Amino acid sequence: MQPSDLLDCPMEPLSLRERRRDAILDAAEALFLEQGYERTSLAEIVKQSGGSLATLYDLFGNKQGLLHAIASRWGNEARSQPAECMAMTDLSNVELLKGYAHRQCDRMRSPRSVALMRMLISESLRDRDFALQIYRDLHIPATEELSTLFAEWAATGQAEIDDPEAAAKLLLSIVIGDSMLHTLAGLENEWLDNEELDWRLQPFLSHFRII
Amino acid sequence: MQPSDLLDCPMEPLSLRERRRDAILDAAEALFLEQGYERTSLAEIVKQSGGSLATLYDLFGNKQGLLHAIASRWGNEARSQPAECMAMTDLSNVELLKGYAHRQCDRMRSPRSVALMRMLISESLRDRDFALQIYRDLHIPATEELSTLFAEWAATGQAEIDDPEAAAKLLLSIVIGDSMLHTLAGLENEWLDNEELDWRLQPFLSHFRII
DNA sequence: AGCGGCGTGTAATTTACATTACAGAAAAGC
DNA sequence: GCTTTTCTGTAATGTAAATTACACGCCGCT
Repeated sequence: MQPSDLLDCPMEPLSLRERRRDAILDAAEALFLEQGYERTSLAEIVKQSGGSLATLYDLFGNKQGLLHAIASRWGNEARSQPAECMAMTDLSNVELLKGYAHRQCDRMRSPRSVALMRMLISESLRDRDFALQIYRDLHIPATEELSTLFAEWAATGQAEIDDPEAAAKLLLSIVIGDSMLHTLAGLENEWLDNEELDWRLQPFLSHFRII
Repeated sequence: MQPSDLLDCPMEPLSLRERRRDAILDAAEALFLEQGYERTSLAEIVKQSGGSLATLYDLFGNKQGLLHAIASRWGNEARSQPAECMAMTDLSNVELLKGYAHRQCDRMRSPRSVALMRMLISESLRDRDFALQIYRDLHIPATEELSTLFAEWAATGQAEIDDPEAAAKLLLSIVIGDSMLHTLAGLENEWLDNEELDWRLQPFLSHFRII
């Protein structure tokens, strides 16, 4: 019906039901991330989102259904902004990789990522599907884009990388490293700054002859 | 009554109360690690340990007190077997470090460590003291023994390590890396084998001229 | 205007625990 | 052996939350 839309049909005014649904998802997401899944009651969510408990049950079936709906929304989000374009710049590969590391580190240390990771881990025993789905949506893409890049470098002689996938995982380990565990354990402010990050990359860069 | 044993003051027969205490701690630890703290009921613990709910309350005050007692027992355990002696062998430093990495990796991937870490993270929002205490008892020592070793190597010209502590954290990151997150998220069997571990150490070893 | 759903607010219902109370059994100390 | 203190089993008590039921008001449709 809409005259023109490129992505994600923006025109239609969204039915009340759909706006309710979004509001509930927003509130639930915020509260789950802030307090954890178990410690957040459905009544609290509804109080914050407006609407009523009955509607929530009508939309999502039960509490776990709500969680899955959130997970699936995250997945869509992640898929809709697929990758940062890493080629096509005038930077050296070294600078490119450093920039990537900095951004990846920022991404991982954002309060939202940390909360997400914490929730994922907390629920992984109870609801394995939820945990696996989130994990795949969020982390596998990161590894893959990096390993594609490395493979390309290796193929064109810009680096000597025998196993691009292993190298990608190694790089992510170096970047995420123990900081993630620190943070998840509740010690904030323990992340690497860009200087230490660059220092950490040195062995990697020289070993794989990235220039 | 045993004729001879060396450590851990063996003689006294342990009062009933002390045996009860230990039994409750054992059962609680097992159940907490297996199911998580919140999902384990005190009744369940008592059913498994023997004894009665009233005794549990008498000994630990409440559920959180029980958790703290467990944490403090872990701390004592960790402190009582302080470090693996890393010097005094006829191995090369490279072999030494590889061996250390392998053992550290094994330690981290043991079901008990994983469960512990998961519980720590799950409870870190609710009970920050518990999380911090565990984290310090278990991880800081690992970093410290390694960084001491590196400092020694640097001082005696066996390696060119400008910042031993940073190097120690880097090494642990390389070893633990993303595997820990994989595992915490519920994907088992994603740990590095010794071969990949050695591969990962190469850049580190050559960069710091460890021989 | 009137009708049929749908969303809302409120309040039952149910369940699962933490926590407490208590009466009898067992153990410890003398 | 007797007393006192400490366990044990079981049954309240109280609370928090998920889930359901229900009666009412609002909105779009004809």
